[in-house]
Amino acid sequence: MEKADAIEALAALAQETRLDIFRTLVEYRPSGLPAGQIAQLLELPGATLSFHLNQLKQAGLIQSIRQGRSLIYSANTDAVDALADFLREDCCSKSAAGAGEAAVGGR
Amino acid sequence: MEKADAIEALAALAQETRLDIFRTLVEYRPSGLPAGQIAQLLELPGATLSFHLNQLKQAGLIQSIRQGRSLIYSANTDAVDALADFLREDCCSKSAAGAGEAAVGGR
DNA sequence: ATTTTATTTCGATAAACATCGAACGGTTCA
DNA sequence: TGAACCGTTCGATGTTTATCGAAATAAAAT
Repeated sequence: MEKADAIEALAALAQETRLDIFRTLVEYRPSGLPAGQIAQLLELPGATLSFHLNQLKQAGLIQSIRQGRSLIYSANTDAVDALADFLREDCCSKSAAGAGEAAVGGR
Repeated sequence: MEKADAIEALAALAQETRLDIFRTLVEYRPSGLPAGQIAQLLELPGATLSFHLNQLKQAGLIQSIRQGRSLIYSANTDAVDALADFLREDCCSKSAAGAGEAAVGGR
C-alpha cells in the first residue's frame, strides 16, 4: 500500500461520522445498505451523508451499485485489512524496516 | 481501544508531515531522537515540528523525556499495534462483531 | 549573572473540512 | 408525460487544522 493511499484511508476513518457510517456498513456486510437507510440509522441529512460517502469511496473503503432508484453502499473490508497491514508492516510498528538504530548517544 | 482514542490516533497519522515524523521515530527506535534532530532530518521549522509532536503525543503515539536541554522523542509502537487491532477486530473488518446481516433484500 | 542552546508557546494567516438547505438529475410508476 | 422518490451537487457558512516568525521558557556553559 502506498503512503498516499494510506493517508487517504486514515483521514477517511479519522472522523466520527464517517467511522460510524463505515462501521454500519461493516455490520450490514456483505449485502450493503441503500443511502437512505444509512441516513435513517444515523440520523444524518442527505447532503451530509452524501459528502461523507464520497470521501469513503474516494479512499477505496466503500463501493456502490445502483439498484432501481437506490444506491446500495457496501464496505470494502479488504481495504481496512490493507491499512492495518500498512500500519504494522510498512510503516510504524516494531517490524517496520530499519528499526533498531541509535542516535541519542548515552555517554 | 476506545473509539475516541482510535479517531485521535487515526487523525494523528492521517497527515503527511506527522506520518513522516512518526516513521522517522520508528526508525530510530528505541532510543529516540531530540526534537532538533527531527527538525533537521525533515527540514521543518521548529514551531511547525513542535505543533505536530504535540498532536502525536496527545494521541499517545509518542512520548518524550528531557535530557539536558534536549527533549528526546520516541515512538510508542504499541499504540500503533493497538490501532491496527482496533481496525481489524473492534471496528471495521470481516471479523468485526455483528457482521453478516442483510438489509437489501433481493426479492 | 549573562549568554548560548534547545524547544515551546503565542499570534496571525491561509487553507482545508464539515454541515446542511435548496435546487437538480436520474428512475420508477401511474 | 408528469408526479413521486432517492440521492447527488451546489453554494453559503462556520469550524478546525496547518504553517511559521517572533517572543518566551528552560537548562547549561561561561
